[in-house]
Amino acid sequence: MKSTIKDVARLAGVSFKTVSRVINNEQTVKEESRSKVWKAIKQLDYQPNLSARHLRGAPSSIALIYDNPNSNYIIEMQQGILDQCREKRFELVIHPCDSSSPDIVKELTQIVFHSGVGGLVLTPPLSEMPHVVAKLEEENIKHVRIVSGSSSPDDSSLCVYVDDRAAAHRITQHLVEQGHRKIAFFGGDSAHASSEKRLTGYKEALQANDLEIDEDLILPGHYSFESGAERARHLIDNGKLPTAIFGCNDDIAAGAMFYAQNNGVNVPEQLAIAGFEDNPFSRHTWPRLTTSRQNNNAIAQRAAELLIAEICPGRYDINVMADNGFEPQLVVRDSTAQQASPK
Amino acid sequence: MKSTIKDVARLAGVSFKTVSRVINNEQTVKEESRSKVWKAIKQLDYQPNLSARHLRGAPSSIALIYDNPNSNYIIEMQQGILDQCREKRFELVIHPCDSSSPDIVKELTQIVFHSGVGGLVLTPPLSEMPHVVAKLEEENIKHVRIVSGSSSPDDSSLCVYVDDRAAAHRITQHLVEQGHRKIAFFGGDSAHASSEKRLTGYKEALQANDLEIDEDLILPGHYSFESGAERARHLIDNGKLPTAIFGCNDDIAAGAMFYAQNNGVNVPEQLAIAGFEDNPFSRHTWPRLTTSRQNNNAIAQRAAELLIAEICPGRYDINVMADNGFEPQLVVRDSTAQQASPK
DNA sequence: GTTAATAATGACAACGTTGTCTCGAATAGG
DNA sequence: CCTATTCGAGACAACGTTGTCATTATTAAC
Repeated sequence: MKSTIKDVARLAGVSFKTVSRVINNEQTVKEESRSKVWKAIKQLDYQPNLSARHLRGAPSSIALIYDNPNSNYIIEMQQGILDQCREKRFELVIHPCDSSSPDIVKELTQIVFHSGVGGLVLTPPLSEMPHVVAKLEEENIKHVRIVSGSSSPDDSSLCVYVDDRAAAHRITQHLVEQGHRKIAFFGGDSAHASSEKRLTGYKEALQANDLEIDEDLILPGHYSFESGAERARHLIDNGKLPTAIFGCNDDIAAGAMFYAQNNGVNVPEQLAIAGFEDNPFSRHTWPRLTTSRQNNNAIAQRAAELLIAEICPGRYDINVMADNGFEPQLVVRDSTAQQASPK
Repeated sequence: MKSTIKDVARLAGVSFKTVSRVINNEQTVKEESRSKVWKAIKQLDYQPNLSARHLRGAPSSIALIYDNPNSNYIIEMQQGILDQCREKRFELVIHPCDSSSPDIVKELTQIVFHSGVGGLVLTPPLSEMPHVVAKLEEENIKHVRIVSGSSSPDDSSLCVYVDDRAAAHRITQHLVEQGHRKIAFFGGDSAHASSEKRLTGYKEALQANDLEIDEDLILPGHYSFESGAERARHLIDNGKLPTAIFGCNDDIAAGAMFYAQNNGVNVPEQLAIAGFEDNPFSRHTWPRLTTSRQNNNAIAQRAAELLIAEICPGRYDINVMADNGFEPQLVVRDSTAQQASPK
């Protein structure tokens, strides 16, 4: 059942080193031997033993490092990486961590030495912490970062970009087009660069439409339902209710919507609300939430592709045409339906 | 930065084999050497290389195998297993799969040979497929199953039980106590044993209260929001609306609630709705959902503990007092508030 | 005080793979 | 036909651990 490289070699009638060459796609093997070896591999269902590879210094696993409370985000990322791993016959190691821990960098380097992974995929907020990235560079640990922003060529490390600024611009533009002039912004955790970028996009869109930026409508907070509800309460209690709210993620937006509707403010008639991220539940809120959808699966796949190519130079040709920048898409649902529109 | 067992040995002034013994908690080491070795280990931040261990046949990783669309469930399980892995210095490999694939058993055996994991953690519905379990037994692949049911000693493989029947009984009992006599049951996917167990608990509770079981109120379907909404529509359109619905998970319940409220049926005044699983969003629906909460983290931790103990006999003493049966808890929220209760 | 038993440790092979080096065979150049 | 070059493939070591067995230090028994 369990077959080794030597079993394959015996069956194919070559030395086990030749089998190794075939597997690793080296060029110095005659076509004849190559096909014999492949036939034997198929016949025996042979798969190279990962541990032995690692030991010899040829990694074939990567790690996903995360500190993110959003389980849906993580699952989508994970799935994307796994899709890529399956294709390249890599294994995935999962490592959640506490990004605020003082030992975080030590923890990361240890993972590499301990479990022999070839590289790390970093998600926000870890991917956006300079001291973490610097340490990885210094220790020469391969990694790819998923970050909020648009491509900037001065980045030394591999990056995949999600253009939060542009997406926030688009969603704000949508609200403006629905006739809104007073649009509040509910920010997310300040540790995430995404929150800042989304604020920038929001401001840009307002300016592009010659609307004034009202600092009283820009409320900091956290990426949570409770934080969204709390800020809605604040605005309603103080009689400063705008006609629209842009929540920095769907949890915030749902929280705000929940509070508003429970306190006599109808959505979207009196108050339009938009979210961000397209969490699955946002299709099931009432009304359904307008939001911004990013293809986390594709983003993660690309990140894994880049990382694996970096780990095994020359083994796989990378898709150079594919872009490392991703732009989320506007998803219009009921929570921002036009005020004048027929029910 | 990267230190091996030999570095430790040199620093401690013993042979590297002695270090190995200390790490593996073998008894034949003098106390004096043992403390010297531990000191050196601490000083060098030494961590054994997993790949080398695997290679030599001492696995220190396990795999989580799943085919489950519920991302929250998976993340909670994953986190529980990781907590246990961290304690035992194990690594976790993630492997989603398609349980309906004809090659599923082959796929599982390959994971073991390929990546050298010591064993598998199986979640529903995979853990409840006899042909999968039988093959693993046959191939002598260590595994632990998380299954729906109560402990039955004739199980040959390691199991952790979640007593869905009892939990469903409790939730139905709660509905009866709220004064309901006509309670519909919205089932989940038939591939999951959990759905069947929950139905049994529902029926038991009705019988215990001398209530008739009305087969017209037992509706099969899927574990999804849409399926819940669809069945609510069916009941409402046919004028067969009961006074309460027990949805087999929170998605179903939320879907039913969504449809009911959008079609002039108030929850809980005209219709009480209870879910199952305590998905995070069920705290944020309106009204908030009564449901049944299972401690997936604890369940997964226990499963991992059992599996690791099985893989390394004698290395860790297992907590024999801890139970392998888990009973979900009733979480009463607003969606089943008593009809006569003051707003 | 000698011998037998036991406790503690070390030497060495082995796990399955890849990198380095070497060697033979085939090819090309004169 | 001989030599220089290139191509293909094998021998062997190495990676960092653990298992087996041999060896030494310690204790117990008489």
